[in-house]
Amino acid sequence: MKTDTLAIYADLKDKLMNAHFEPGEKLKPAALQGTYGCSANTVRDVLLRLTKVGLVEFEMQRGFRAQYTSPEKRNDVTRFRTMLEQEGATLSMKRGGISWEADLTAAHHKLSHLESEFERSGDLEQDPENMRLWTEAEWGFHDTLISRCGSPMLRETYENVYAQFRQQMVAQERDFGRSYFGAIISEHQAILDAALSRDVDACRKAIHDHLKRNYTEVEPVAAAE
Amino acid sequence: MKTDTLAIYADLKDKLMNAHFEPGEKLKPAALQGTYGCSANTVRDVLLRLTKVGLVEFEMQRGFRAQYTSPEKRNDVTRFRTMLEQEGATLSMKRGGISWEADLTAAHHKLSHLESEFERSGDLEQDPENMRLWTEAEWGFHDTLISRCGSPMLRETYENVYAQFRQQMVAQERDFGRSYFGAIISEHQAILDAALSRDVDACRKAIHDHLKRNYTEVEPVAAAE
DNA sequence: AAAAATAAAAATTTCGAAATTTTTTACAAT
DNA sequence: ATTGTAAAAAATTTCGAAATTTTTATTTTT
Repeated sequence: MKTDTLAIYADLKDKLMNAHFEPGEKLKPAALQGTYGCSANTVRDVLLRLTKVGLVEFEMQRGFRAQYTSPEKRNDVTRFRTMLEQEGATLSMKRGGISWEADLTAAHHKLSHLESEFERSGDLEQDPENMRLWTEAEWGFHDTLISRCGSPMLRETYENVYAQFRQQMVAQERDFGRSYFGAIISEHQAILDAALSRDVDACRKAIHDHLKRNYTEVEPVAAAE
Repeated sequence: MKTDTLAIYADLKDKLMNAHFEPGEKLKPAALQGTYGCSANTVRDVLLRLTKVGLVEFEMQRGFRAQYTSPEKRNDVTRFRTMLEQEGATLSMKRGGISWEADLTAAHHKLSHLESEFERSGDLEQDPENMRLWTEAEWGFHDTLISRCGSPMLRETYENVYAQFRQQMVAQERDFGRSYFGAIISEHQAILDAALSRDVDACRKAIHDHLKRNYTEVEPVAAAE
């Protein structure tokens, strides 16, 4: 048969990143099988691969679950993403040349074009296609930012963490309305400016400022010592 | 039947980390099946999971391979490990208390005990059991160092990268003789001292110095711009 | 009524074989 | 000799069912 595993992988990844599953929801191959017209084992195979991205949790003898959500998890993802992006951007600023500046400017242009449009019309939430466009452009900008870091491992890890970040935030039903774009437009601009002027400290700060809204207050657990 | 998948996973992981496979060697489920007395699909399942650790490469429709080795790959793993360990240690220094100091001191004690013994007798290479003991102690020390970073994701990523680091270095047939231990004993000591005195800069430097021997000279490719 | 034990149901893992795809080998054409 | 094609072999993926384990429901015991 012509079972396109790649399509199943893509669809499942998309659904995981767009809250089509509850956090911690059980993902049963036998149940998902029907959706894709393939065997349960094929779904299992795909889920095992999504485990690498971190969108799916696997536990021996008890199957798969969509990643859990919690304030702690969101903070962890956000902090880790911040750290990776700061390091990647810092390295890119040191190593990237004209072509990097061109790529970054182009990526930012696409992104800011979309964002200012959404800020005016405010119809991002209604239209899933717009959400897809923006997500892709946002990813493009951040990926380009670290693209000259010279470390394939850093980039791959960042890609996975970025996906997990989206998963956490979409699950949280963040407000992607007009006001949101009003804020992030200038944040992306600040990152771009700092990067192009090779101001490492400013760029690290701009990245942090861009992500800091995602930190949740967590009541401190009684210290164990 | 009583197929202990956990044992297969552990054995395969151990073999991958100890150069029982050539770098880039094909890992065929049908061939490995015999070793473990299970079906090829079970081996496939395990290999898919080892993919997450990064010890195994998977490519659709063309199966699995032991991770490739190259000067670039070694540099990448080393740099990434350095970065993660520096960040993790820095955070631990800020957040860790007495219990961390106790754990770290204990882990270092075990490690240095082994290392000074090997420096005298120099029989590490002959005896695989000694190699196992040392690897475990070394891991224990570095893991404890970052154990109070407060980021599960950072710790998990570090664990995988540490495994890949070992895989690369063992494949490289590094010299684990007397002289090696003479050098690293003081390096581990330097990390411990800096960590306990909460000297962030010194600790970052000590971590870098500890790992810098693993950087390979790579001829610069003609810059593309 | 709560806890423990037992039985039934559901889910996961494992298997061996069939279907598909890739790789190799052999052969023909330029 | 090189390139290209065709057939054969080998490897990977997919499947449906059997075996195992976990989970849920029921009954028994304290």
